Amino acid sequence: MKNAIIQLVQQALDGLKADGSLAADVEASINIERTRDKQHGDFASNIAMMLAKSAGCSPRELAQKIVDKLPASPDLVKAEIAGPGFINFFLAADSSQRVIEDILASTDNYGRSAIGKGKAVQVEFVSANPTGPLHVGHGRGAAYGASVADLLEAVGFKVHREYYVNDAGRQMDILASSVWLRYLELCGEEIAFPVNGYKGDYVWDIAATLHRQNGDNLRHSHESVFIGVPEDEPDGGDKEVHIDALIARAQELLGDKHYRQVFDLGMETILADIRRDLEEFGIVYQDWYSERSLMHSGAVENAIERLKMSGHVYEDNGALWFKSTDFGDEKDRVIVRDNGQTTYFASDIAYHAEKLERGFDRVIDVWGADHHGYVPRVRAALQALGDDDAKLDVLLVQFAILYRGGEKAQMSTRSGEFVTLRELRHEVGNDAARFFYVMRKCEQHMDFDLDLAKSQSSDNPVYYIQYAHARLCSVKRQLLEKNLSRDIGRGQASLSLLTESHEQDLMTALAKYPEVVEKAAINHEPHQLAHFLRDLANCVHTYYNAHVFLVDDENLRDARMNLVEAARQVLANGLKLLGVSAPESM
RNA sequence: GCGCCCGUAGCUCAGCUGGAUAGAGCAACAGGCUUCGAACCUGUGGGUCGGGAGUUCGAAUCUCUCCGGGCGCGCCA
Repeated sequence: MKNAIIQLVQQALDGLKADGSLAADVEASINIERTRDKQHGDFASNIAMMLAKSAGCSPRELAQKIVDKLPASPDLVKAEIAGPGFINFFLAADSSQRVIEDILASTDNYGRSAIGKGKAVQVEFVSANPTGPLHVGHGRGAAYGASVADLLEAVGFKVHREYYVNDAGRQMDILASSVWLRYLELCGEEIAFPVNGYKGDYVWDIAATLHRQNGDNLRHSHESVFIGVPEDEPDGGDKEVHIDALIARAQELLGDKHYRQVFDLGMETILADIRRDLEEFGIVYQDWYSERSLMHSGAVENAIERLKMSGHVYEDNGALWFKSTDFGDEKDRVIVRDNGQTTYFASDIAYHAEKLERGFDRVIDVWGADHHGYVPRVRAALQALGDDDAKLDVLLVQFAILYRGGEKAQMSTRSGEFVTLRELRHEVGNDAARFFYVMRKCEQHMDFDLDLAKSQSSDNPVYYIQYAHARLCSVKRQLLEKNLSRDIGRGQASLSLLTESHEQDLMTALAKYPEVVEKAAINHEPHQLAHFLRDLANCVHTYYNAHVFLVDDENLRDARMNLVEAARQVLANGLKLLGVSAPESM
């Protein structure tokens, strides 16, 4: 409908150019917006104010000329000039009724479009280190990334969801050592557990599995484990140095094969847990991409070689540096350490280069906001490699700050003191969690009051929307129970009976849905859809309270039932895109 | 110190990329079930859009500058 009006205005402008009222070289992008106030009609344009200067007359005068040249259209009842020079368009009633027909014909597909057709987009999100279960902070990235991906799919993109598994770094070695030390404790050794180790209960669980599988075969005396290991922090040492030495001892004492066994058990157990967690949250990935595989395939080496060839690499202090300052980064970055190991950044360069090589038209990274300083160096690397970094979108999700009992709750995977995503899901339910996370735009800091979310979850607007859906389903059930007939065709033929203002409002809202989906997808803003659904539910509830649907007049009843079904369908479609269920009763 | 994000009603947040009288939800107050589900609806009160300057027909929105809060600035990942 919007496009139809743009066409009409364009024709009017062409007409003005033809009779010389407007210079032929005036180019304007015609902006048609939905009005906020019904008194201003259904759509409005500011085109006259935009072009007044170049037309050499006042905005209102120009607006009048445009209106005079406007071709007749069955959709349009009138166009009037208002305020400083707005042109307000009033739609014919039957043009708004047409949306019901649309929705009933398209069902699940209503709101989907093809603007992304033929384009492939990759969305990488969560990608938390597999060193422990996901916590509530990860939940926001999960819910947000999933909704962005689903929205993009809805508007026609071919979407590839991916989880980047950091299975090669030092953190994983710390996990492996933590597991082994707990295992030794289970064997009966007395271990002074390192401050920097992972202390969560899940580490005990993995250690228990390890013990079940191996008995005491991987046991070494606690004396031998700590030979040559410097003091831990509480004893006046450095906790980082301490844990690194412990890792080295673990590797020495266990040997490659057994160390690997401990390492893999820890990683695979946690990864499987994360995968199950996310699946239960309604999130399924097309790919779990291993950092280690990049190293083994030579992709990292290859990327470093390509960087060297680009001339933006130099050696200093025994390390290899990427001169990212050539591309606007604050400082240069190490890609190969003086001990010969490549850095995480080196892997990430290879990973991003590889993403683009896979042929995606767009690559989206969803990161926690604490990684924002990382963006310039990744872009720098892509530019140095000659890749098009404009294809990369990095979406930064601000932290969800947790409050418990009115106080900020601390989160730390190391200490094991955190609320897991799973705990949250079980407390407030998947639907409320998915919706709550996505209600705010991602760059907004989010206060997550755990007590409120847990104890008073009925305050969550998700129930308001779901209730609207359930109510409409209930009406359909009532129709059957009362043995009333329903004829969809008769309803379609009677849509002109839907003259109540509540009905008009509802139809207008329904017609807006495809625009909302499109905008939410393109701007990566699922919160727009969340807010729309709340408004739509409001229209439904208001209508429900003001009018009885199951009236005796079967023409009116069928018309209303068609509207009811259309509204139900749109609520269901929208909730689905946010990963929230649309219950038929609750 | 430098960089990114944020500041809108008592609280939590929208505000459609510069438009018309700044909006919702909680909270407060006053009403509405014998009728399709009251997890709902109707109404009332509540604002220096952090402060100041600039850009123009027009600014919560864009620019600058202060103030306040969050995060980041490793040969960690």
